[in-house]
Amino acid sequence: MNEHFHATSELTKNQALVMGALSQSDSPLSAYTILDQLRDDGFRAPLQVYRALDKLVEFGLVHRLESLNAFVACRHPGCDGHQTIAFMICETCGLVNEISDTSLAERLKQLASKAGFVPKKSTVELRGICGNCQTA
Amino acid sequence: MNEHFHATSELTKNQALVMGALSQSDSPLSAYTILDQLRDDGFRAPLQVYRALDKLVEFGLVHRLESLNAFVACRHPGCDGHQTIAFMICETCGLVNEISDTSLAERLKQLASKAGFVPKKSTVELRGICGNCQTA
DNA sequence: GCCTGTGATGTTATCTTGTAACACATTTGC
DNA sequence: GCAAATGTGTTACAAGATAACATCACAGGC
Repeated sequence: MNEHFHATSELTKNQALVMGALSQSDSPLSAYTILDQLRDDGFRAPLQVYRALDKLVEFGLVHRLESLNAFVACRHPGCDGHQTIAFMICETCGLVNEISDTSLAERLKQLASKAGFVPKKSTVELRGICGNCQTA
Repeated sequence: MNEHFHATSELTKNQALVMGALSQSDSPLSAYTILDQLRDDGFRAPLQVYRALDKLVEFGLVHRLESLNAFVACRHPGCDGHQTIAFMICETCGLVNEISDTSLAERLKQLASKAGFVPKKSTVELRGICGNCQTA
């Protein structure tokens, strides 16, 4: 199985169920919310969710939002899971906008190398109010 | 009391104790670690720590690291608590490097405004290996 | 003096998030 | 077929965070 490409069909049963739950939601879900949604599918314990999530994040199909302790399905078509991705999280409607920006990534890389720091994972999250909720 | 400047002397007893614990540590502390360290000073419940932390973060004296669920004392002398700050977190030694970069902040602002997004709080955290641990 | 509002504190219980440990099943490569 | 690796199920528990309620300290107005 390729390390960077995972079609839905290549997932295990539990991974597919968790992926499905996240794909159908238009806002982030916590592990326990996912667990509740999948009770009818036989999920009983948090570990079943966390194990699936770990893999999905590893595959780059799902992102973890550190500031929310929640997870979203990746909306970025060609996302390979290794780029610097910025998230804009609306605190009013819960929508998450996923942005992959080269210049931002470049700047972070510069700052890191200037400090002799070798980054493994980056977290960039903006909390605020999205355009829609602004006017409303 | 001024909103942006808080000398240690202006803090309440609990706030000062928590601030002291964080200042003496050279790596981030979780709320519960702080609680344990302050048992001898009369701390009994997590809320005592969390309430102090809330204020200290509000004052800009302490930063919360979302990806660690932990807190660090602000090392940036003139930090006003309202800027975009990037953290480089060494996963080997635990050291945290706090960086305030204008160009990074500017780029984030651009991206947000392009999306019609009004940011309230930003989280930028790089996890990796610091210069010291690289050579070691 | 005395009342009153505001902010800090203390305490118990509870909720949410995440893992450890152990047993069993399934797939995969040889 | 068989061993190794990976996935699954379950119980119990650790770690992080907050709700609800009572009390205390102090400043300002009357």
